[in-house]
Amino acid sequence: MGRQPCCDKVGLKRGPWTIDEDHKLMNFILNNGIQCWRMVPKLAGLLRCGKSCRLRWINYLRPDLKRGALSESEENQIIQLHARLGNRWSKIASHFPGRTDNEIKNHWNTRIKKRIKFNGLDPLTHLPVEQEEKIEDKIETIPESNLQKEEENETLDVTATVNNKAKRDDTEMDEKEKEVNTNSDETNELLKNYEMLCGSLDVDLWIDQEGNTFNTCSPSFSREDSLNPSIGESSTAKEDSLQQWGFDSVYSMLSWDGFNALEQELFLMENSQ
DNA sequence: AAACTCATCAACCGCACGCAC
DNA sequence: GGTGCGTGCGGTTGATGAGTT
Repeated sequence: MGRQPCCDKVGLKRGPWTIDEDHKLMNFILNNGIQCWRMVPKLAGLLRCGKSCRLRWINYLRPDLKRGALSESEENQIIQLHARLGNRWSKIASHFPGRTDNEIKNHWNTRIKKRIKFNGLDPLTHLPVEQEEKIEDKIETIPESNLQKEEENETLDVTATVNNKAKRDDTEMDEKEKEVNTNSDETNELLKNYEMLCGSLDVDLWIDQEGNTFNTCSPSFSREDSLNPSIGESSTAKEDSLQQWGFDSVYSMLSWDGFNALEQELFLMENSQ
């Protein structure tokens, strides 16, 4: 037979995570890694379902998360990617190291959408709204029966066209990802954007005990550390965020067992450049 | 100062896909 | 091959804070 059910939701906690829960989850994952999300809450001593733990980790606790508002260049990149990929947020997010699909999705829905509309474009199709309306009018004048047939044969609908194109492009992109990556212009542009955003955003040079530097993104917390009143009031969010986890400094954080692997990885990256 | 509206985003829900049995 | 679970994804909701009246 199949496996055990993911979780029975009876008696499981829901809603915002507390500092204590965050602490338990982060501590557990950094020390043990993730083998099976279903087991994580049990082993970490949390009254949450595995799904909830996974989400919390991915969207909020991951040490490599980049915090802070998205820059204009990032927004533009998102728009370009959305035009190509549609609402495939995880795909889009994969182009932005340290950003989550949820973050990008939220940003799209709350800000970029408006910006696009303001510019007279349809956020779904990325076409000028007037052009869109004309096409819609044309569709409306076609008898429904005809339309159905036509829809079966060829996709008249602009959205579908764009989405299909996006899917095609995406498939092609998956296959040709390496090829695309060799496109030096695009790569340079991406790198340039990334450098720009690293320069303008919440990025720090972490220094280890030997004096080596890690050019990495700060693990500082946003939105006043999500409902965490003890932290949000401070102006030095980064220090507070370290203290939140019981770290006095970046040194002690990196010397934490769970960060050893990350530290080594960062070292390797640094040395390979 | 209170009431109301709007914007933001963390978290939830349901579905699809892949894999284990 | 069929069944059911685990995971990941995208859509949606609702709590909260900020801004406005």
